[in-house]
Amino acid sequence: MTSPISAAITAPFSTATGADVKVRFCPSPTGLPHVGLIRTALFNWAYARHTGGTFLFRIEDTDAERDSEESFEMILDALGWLGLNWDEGVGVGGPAEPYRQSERKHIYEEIIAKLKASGHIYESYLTGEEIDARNEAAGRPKQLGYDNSERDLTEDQKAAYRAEGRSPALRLRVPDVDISFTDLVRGEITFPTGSFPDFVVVRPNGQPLYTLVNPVDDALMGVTHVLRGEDLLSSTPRQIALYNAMYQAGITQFIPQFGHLPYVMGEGTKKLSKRDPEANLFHHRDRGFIPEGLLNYLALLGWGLSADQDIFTLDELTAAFDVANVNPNPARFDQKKADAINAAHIRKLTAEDFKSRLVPYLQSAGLIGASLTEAEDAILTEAAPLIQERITVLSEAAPMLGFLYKSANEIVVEDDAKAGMPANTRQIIDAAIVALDSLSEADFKTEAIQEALQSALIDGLGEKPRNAFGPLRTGISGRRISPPLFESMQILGKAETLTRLQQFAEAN
RNA sequence: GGCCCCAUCGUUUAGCGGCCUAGGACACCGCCCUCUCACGGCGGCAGCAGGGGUUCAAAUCCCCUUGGGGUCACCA
Repeated sequence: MTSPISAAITAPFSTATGADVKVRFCPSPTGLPHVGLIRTALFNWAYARHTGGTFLFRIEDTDAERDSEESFEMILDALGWLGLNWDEGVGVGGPAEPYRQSERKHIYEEIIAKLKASGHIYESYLTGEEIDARNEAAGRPKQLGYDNSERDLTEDQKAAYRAEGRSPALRLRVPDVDISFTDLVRGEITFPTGSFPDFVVVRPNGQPLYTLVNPVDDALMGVTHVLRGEDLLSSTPRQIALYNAMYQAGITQFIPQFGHLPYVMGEGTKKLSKRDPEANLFHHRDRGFIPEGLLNYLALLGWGLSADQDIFTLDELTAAFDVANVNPNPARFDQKKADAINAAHIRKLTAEDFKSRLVPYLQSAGLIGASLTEAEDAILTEAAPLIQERITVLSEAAPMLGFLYKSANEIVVEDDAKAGMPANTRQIIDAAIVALDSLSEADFKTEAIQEALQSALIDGLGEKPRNAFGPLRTGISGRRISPPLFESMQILGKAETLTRLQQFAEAN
């Protein structure tokens, strides 16, 4: 059976480098943004910024059943929050508009017509059941799928099918050759001929499938490097076959280069599932990851800046990033490591920046109102630096700072704080009250407070610091763990501090 | 099952034939600092899946085994 078209892969792969590089991020708007998806966006973005090339953003919304506008908005939200900006595509436009596949139907129709005219795609009338039956009759394993038996249907045969009321799906004629490519992260990969059959690219109702539109858009938009998840690795030879068809039909000039990024694993040997809370990008934002920290950790999912530095900035990332250095091993999402990375970035923030990032978390915890009052702001200015190196995610600020925003009667002593009280708590508190009361309102500052308490409790009562200050800490905060004590007292002020200590003394 | 990918401390990663008695980070365990908790500092625990080759020399190259994962749709 001779085919009218070349049986070989004749299209060249892209050789683009530097500013000629064009990468893309093309999610389907289904569900919540997955950290693996965003990692993919990050690597594409970083590669574009590193090379000086173009980062394109396209939406693959050809599946009306599953796609949602809400999901689309969340993707925009995620990219915006992280600062992953794009040079071409949805919202910013470009030479290949539109950038949402749902708006490109007429373009696909044109391409389909060309590929049909060139003989690269052909009509297929067999139903799934019929294909199974043919395989069974021929003793051919069912798993092999379609047997390419309609490649050379005559016009009469087609007419006969149509007379039965059938509409044809369209399949790509896959060259009967081994298909090889050099994966940017995995090296040379070859799929032997016969690894997959001629596949459907257009439904009988005329609706084009992902198998067609993804490569078609990449070709039409001039994408030179396809960096995507490992799950698409085995569909790559199919796509190469399609690019080759488009090349032979004069639609495109090259096949992009491919790089398949490692999976993001959860616990054990399982892919991080959509059900796992840490798979949801917004889960991390809600906990109080800052973009710098999350981006840094996401980059570590398959890549590293250097052997001995795993805390880095976005600038350092883009300066160094190269797909060639991406690790092919599956990466495991390690929440503890991620938290540690985030904590390191939080510590690097300026005091002012850190403070402002805290606000939304204190608001959602109900500690402060929608608009920051002057008093609330003043407290935060003093208190934020006290916790900057004590938290790993911003949401931890609320429980730590809560006592500063509550009134004395709202302070509830936590159980584990009660349990650790020394026997002479009352004595310690009373002595502290006397010592603090001797300070003037104006002198009620960290250093003076410390001196007064030191001399009254450590020197005076002969208490160990640990024993002396623990009850005071609990007295003013209700907790066993708090920001530094003397600073906290200064923020509360003399009157409030004494009120709380008196209240606590009476309770003991 | 066919095809494809992957394999270094608990986790992640460095290592691209000799700098390796295998380095870092996170986690964990000590100690120091210290008003709690952190931060910071110091120290410790712990790994090349197994077997064959190639080579003067292998964690590094090749093959096999084992293990894990993916994919084989008229989803994306």
